[in-house]
Amino acid sequence: MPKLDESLLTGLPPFSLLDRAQIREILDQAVSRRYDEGTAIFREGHDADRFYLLLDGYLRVIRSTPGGDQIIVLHISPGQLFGIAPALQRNTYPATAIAAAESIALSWPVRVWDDFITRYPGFATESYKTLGQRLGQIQETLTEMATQAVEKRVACALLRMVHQSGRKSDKGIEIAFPVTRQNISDMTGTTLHTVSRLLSAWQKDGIVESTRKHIVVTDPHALVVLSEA
DNA sequence: TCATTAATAGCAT
DNA sequence: ATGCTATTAATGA
Repeated sequence: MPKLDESLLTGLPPFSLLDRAQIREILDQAVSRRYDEGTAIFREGHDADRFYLLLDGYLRVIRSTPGGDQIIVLHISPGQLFGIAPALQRNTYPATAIAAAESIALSWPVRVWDDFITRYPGFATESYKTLGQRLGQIQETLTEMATQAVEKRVACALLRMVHQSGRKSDKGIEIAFPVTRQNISDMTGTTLHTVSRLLSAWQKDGIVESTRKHIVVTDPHALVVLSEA
């Protein structure tokens, strides 16, 4: 296995308070792996034997409902911890993580979790902070799904992806990972057909521009207006 | 070029 | 207004 460079972790929130030697310790226990687009890093209900940090790429976190269909709960962007079942006192993963684009992640065995928490200042607080943020976000989208009209939900979903992965391009802000209409419908509880119609209409109005699996928001403000309407 | 998968068009509920 | 079937378009082998 290649020796991992310390610059990979310096500056990332969970490790920002640590010195060089501590980061070295952490890296020496880590395993680095690459995941092709569409690959599962771990699956819902399986034994949580490792926890992860996304270095590069994007992930979809998916949960299946009692009804059998799957919904996209949230996305993970580079620098974030994920699969941190030990923080939830769980020994199985609560959701499935799929690489939305080619991704690279570090992972550690769960048995070192308690060690990390006690030995590395800032790691615990940052981990629980991201955990809390995610719970809040899930709550938000959940109530949104139950109460808001479809157009608003899709507008919100696009805005969320823009916020966590938006890159400026010449046309506007582009979503940095491949997204299908099916994906968006899985995030919003509709069908790909409705999403397709909405995107077509918005494209005509100059709010978005989309090609296959690729979306650019050309008028973010108009989308914000739609999401609040 | 063909097989696979994404996106739309048009009809039904 | 939203969902479904059938068709077209794009992509990658």
